[in-house]
Order: sequence, then C-alpha cells, then structure tokens
Amino acid sequence: MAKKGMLTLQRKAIFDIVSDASDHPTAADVIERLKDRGYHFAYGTVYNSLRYLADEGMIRELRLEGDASRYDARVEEHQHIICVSCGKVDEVFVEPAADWVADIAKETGYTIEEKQFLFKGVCKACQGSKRLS
Amino acid sequence: MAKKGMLTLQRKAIFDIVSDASDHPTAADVIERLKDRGYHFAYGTVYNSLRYLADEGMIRELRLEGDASRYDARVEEHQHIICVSCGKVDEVFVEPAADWVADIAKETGYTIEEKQFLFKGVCKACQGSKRLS
DNA sequence: TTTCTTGCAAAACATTTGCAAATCG
DNA sequence: CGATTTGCAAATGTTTTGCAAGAAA
Repeated sequence: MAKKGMLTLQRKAIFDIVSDASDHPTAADVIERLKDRGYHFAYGTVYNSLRYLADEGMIRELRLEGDASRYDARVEEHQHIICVSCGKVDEVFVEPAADWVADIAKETGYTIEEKQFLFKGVCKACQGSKRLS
Repeated sequence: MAKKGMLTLQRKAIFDIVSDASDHPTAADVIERLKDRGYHFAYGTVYNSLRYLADEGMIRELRLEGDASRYDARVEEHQHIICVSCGKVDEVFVEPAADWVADIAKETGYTIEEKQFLFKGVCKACQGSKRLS
C-alpha cells in the first residue's frame, strides 16, 4: 500500500532521530536534534518526512497532551501513559479484554478498527518526591 | 475547588450552546452557533469561557482527532468512538475491567488517575452505505 | 524529460495574551 | 474602589502549502 517514494537522506536522518529517541519527540524536538547532528532541514521537509514515515508505517504519530504531535518508532500495538507531574510518557503493553471491546462494539454499533488509549497518573519517580504542586 | 468567578451572561450562553449540542462542538462551532443566537463574543472571550467552564467541571474538553479541541457537556465518566468514514463522534459508557487497569498500574508503576480512550471504527450508518472511499 | 523531493517563505489555523474599557460587588 | 471580565487585536505555536530549484529514474 505504500512505496510512493524513497527513503531519502533527510527521511532516513529523521527516522533515525525518532528511532533513537527514548522519549516521544515532537517535530520541534526532531529539528533540534537534527541540529545536534549537523543537519538543518527546512520545517516543511521535516513535517513532510514525518508524514511520509508515518504513511509507510515506520513510525506512529501520537496526539497526546499539548498542541504538538509526538512521534514514536515503536509501531507495535501499544498504548501510552503520561505523568501529570513531570510530563513523561511511557508505553503500556497490557491489552484490554477482548469481551470488553466486543461489548463496546455491540453498544455502539460500530466496528472497531483501532484503539487509542491515554492513561494519566503519577509516575514512580514523582510518587517518591512529595507533591510538587 | 472552584468558585473563582461567576457565571456571566457570556459564560452562560456558551455553556448553553455546548449543553444543547448533540455533537461535540469545537470553539469555532460554538462561535458560529452563538452567531445564530444573536451573540457576537470575542474569540478570547469564548476560549476564556470554555476554559472557565471546564475548570468548573461544567463541561469537558476533548482532544480527539484534528487540531481543534472539542467540548462535551456530558461530564460523567465516559469515553468516545469516532467514525473513520463520516467523522461522527459517539459516547461509550462501557467501563473497562478493574483488574486490567490494576495490571497497567502494576506494569508501569504509575498511579492511574484518569483514562482517555478513543476508539476508531465505522458507525452503523456508514456500514450500510458501501465504501465511500 | 518526467516525477518526486527539498528549501524557503508565506499562509492557515487554533489558541493565548496584553491592555484598556466595562462591569460587578 | 478593587477585582474580575470583556473586546479587540496582536502575538504565538504548530502545521500546511505554493512554487521555484534540485535530484533521481
């Protein structure tokens, strides 16, 4: 379904940034890290490349909190949890019960093709350090 | 926790719009519908009021697909499902199993405070009309 | 050449902010 | 008066787009 183009130098460099990241970088993060590696691509190119990579299934675009999309090179089915204290985003690999999903399909009448779950809570590190409110 | 201000005419009018809506209007939708009722508030006022209402717990801000936040006057705990064919958003009231959530807390080490689920699929109406792609 | 991709700047949106004027208590 | 809220416009941040130039097939 893909193969509309090729993995150019720019696209490869941008994929590497996302792939090497342990967080979930935004487009702005990617541009900054490109700079650290000596690259200076145009904004349009970066967004273009990120969309290309997402279309190819090489990365996933995430819309969590905030305005900016984040990108994730782990493309296996998984969900996310964000710490309301420090903003860190972690992966969640525990699948929900199939009958729960089936119930939702029955209740709504929809066929369910995709699930995007975002949990919010306090991460272990932030639980230790008492309230930073 | 709230009570920092009052329900002014503007805020009330905006709350009524969201409350009367059967869809999940964006700020732009709200402004348009205000116009239909003879109101012409400033953009700043509309966003301000929506945030106020959300802080008061009178409405909920939703971040689903697209750039624009949507607003929902149903404040009870529930989730959403969006039709990938027509874009309609429906409510989902089926709660997940408690032990699934507990598993996630254990796996991640987070305390879980909130859950935002978005399902994607095809609604009943769109299933009837064969592929519109 | 024909097609795709890049660079750059401008445009398009959604949302926020600064500040003076209006309103509330 | 003192605090809050509104209106308006300008600013911000993110992402897209138009178009000429460059690279690849």
